[in-house]
Amino acid sequence: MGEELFADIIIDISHEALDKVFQYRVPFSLRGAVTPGVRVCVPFGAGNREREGYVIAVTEQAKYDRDKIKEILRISEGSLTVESQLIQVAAFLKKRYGSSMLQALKTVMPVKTKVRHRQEVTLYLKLERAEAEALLAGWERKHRTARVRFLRRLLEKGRMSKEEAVKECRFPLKEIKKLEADGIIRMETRVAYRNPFSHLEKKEDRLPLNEEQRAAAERFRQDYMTGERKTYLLFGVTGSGKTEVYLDMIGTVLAEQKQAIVLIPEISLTYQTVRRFYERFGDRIAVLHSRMSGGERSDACERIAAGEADVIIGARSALFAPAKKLGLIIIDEEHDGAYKSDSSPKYHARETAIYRAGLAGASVVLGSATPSVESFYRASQGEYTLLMLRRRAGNAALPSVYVADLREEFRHGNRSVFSEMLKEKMRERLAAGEQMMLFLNRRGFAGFVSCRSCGTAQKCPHCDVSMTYHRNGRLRCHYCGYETAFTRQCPVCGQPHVAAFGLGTEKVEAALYQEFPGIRVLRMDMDTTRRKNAHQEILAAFSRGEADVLLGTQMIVKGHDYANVTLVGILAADMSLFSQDFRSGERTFQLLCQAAGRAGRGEKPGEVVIQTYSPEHYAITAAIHHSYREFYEQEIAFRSLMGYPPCAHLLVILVQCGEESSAVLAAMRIQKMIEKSQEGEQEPVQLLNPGKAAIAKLKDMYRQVLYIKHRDAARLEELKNRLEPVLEAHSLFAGVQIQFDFDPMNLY
DNA sequence: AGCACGCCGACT
DNA sequence: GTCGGCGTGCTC
Repeated sequence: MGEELFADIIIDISHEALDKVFQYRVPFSLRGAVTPGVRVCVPFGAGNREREGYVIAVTEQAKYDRDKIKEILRISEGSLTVESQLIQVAAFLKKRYGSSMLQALKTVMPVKTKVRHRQEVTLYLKLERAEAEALLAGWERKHRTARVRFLRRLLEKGRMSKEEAVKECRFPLKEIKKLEADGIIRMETRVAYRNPFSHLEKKEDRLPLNEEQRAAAERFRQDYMTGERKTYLLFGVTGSGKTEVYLDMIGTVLAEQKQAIVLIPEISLTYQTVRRFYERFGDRIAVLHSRMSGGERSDACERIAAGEADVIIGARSALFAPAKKLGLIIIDEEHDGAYKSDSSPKYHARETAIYRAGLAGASVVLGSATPSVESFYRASQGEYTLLMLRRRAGNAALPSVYVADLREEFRHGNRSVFSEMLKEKMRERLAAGEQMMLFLNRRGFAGFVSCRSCGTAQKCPHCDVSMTYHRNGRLRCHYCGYETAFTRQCPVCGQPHVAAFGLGTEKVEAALYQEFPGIRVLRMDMDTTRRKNAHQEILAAFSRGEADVLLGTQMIVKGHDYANVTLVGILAADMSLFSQDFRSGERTFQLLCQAAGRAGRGEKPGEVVIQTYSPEHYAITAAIHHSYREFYEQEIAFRSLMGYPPCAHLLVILVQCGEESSAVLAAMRIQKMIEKSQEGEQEPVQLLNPGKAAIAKLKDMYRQVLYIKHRDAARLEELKNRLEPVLEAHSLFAGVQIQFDFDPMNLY
């Protein structure tokens, strides 16, 4: 421990020009106290003026000339700031999921650029025009070029923003202040927050909670008031009114002058959802989502930081909202895959929320009708506190679920997309003027394209993926967006037999018109929702009764209530069961339950038809019985047997390179390093040989993947931490991209 | 942001 | 020469 310690420090968070990392020596007396997130005082610049900064990392290596490195003066006094908390979260992301500290910081504190524009300062001329012109002539004689340039422009335009003066006119702030003091110009500061919901009204009347809801909310309140901070799993069947419980819990926290963050999967972050919160909390809410402009986003962040907004609603990244007095984090639909980031650091919002809550002294509530196997496992281990809602609000009955065995249908000569049972039930609904939803459990929209003569499937030239066919006569790559024209001529054998295969929403739509002439269909998929508000418009049209059928992919199943929908058809329930992914059963079960939950939300009872080739699979039978337990018992047995999360943990190392041989070599080297590190270990990690990823090439990068398994997550983390510095330093890995992923949501 | 340094025209 | 304002670049 005789080594010197150095700290990486960011000086002033608010300035882009200083958005750089500086290194300082850690004095011996401050060892141990200087950790990521700590606010410190340092000498800065030529005059060694004291400035505040945040420690983002502590290392033993000096990255600069050793004798140019100054020493940290002291640790700043005062309360823990949000910035400090968020830097600690970034350090957690780096350590837990593997990424550079810079990447981690960027995820946690985005857009610090241009943030201050909201506080617009405008400059006006205070003198009469004649006076100003006389002054200008005087300065011209004295060759005060900067002043001349500034005053000319101001005379021309009448006013100027401070930004413009400093940046475009290169007129320093000091001079502006001097001119103001001399009574030549006038400064006006204006603060304006945009409120995108100002037209909505806060409602005072509330739905009374039923007994179960009240019990859950009360349990939370009791714990919160006695200072207990826990993680709760709110397990409520579809339609049991989880949102009402959330609202009550938020109320509890707000009454204690604390703030709450509510996470919602991006796709269900709609106007309707936000409205429910607005009606309860009025303009105390702030919304954060990816489609916001930079200005709107920074407005929202300012309001949160200033404590003017205390209910923050947003998608995954809202987890990093600058709430100073955080009391509660709610994760709605906690099983949703969108809570796992798909870019490095590949963090999971659930784990990260629990970490942040720990720092802030806040509680966490995870809500779902079909909890992730992970969360239910933790709840049954007593790690999370389970809160149950078993009844649908208003005691609406659960829909009746029927199975159509597609193998039988095929045997009886039915080649249509729809089973006899589904057709009959659809006819009934059409006659009764009721609505239905048809759900195609399939990623993508059209089939892949192949030659019937030689069997060649057309692939994207940049990715190892089949191209998909679109009605507009073009082929598109799902992964990189590459497009090309569709031709009947096969590029390999030259025969004109290329055709599109597979079942897509477009095909189903065509089949609907054929089977039910005159039927009104709204199709919702990646194609029809490309436009900005298309999503909302389609759903609104459907709820106005402008169509008999809403046909779509995953996106139609998320939490929309339509009283007139009495039939839900799931066209191919086992599409997702066939993948190799260990989560495929879980995903299928969740999708079926959610889709089924769309039926019978109103007064009329609902029916569900599940079409499948494997009616005996437990994910499907459990969905038919509305039994999470039935599904969970089987699934956890499977995971335990196979050593999959949550019973054991997986670390994925993804190696990417434009050169295939470099990627292979690097992956093999990593394998050797891991094997070596495990020599003599009591319980070594299980290592699968490196190999091509399922998508072996993506955007011209060749992908190799290693899977590493161990019962104890800490062992994998330790392994990753040991590997990381070697990968950074070794020249073999230069030009090779290496990403880590813990307990992945999708296999590679 | 603040400060130093180098540059350039103006003035003693 | 050298003074003062201006522009540029650096700060561990």
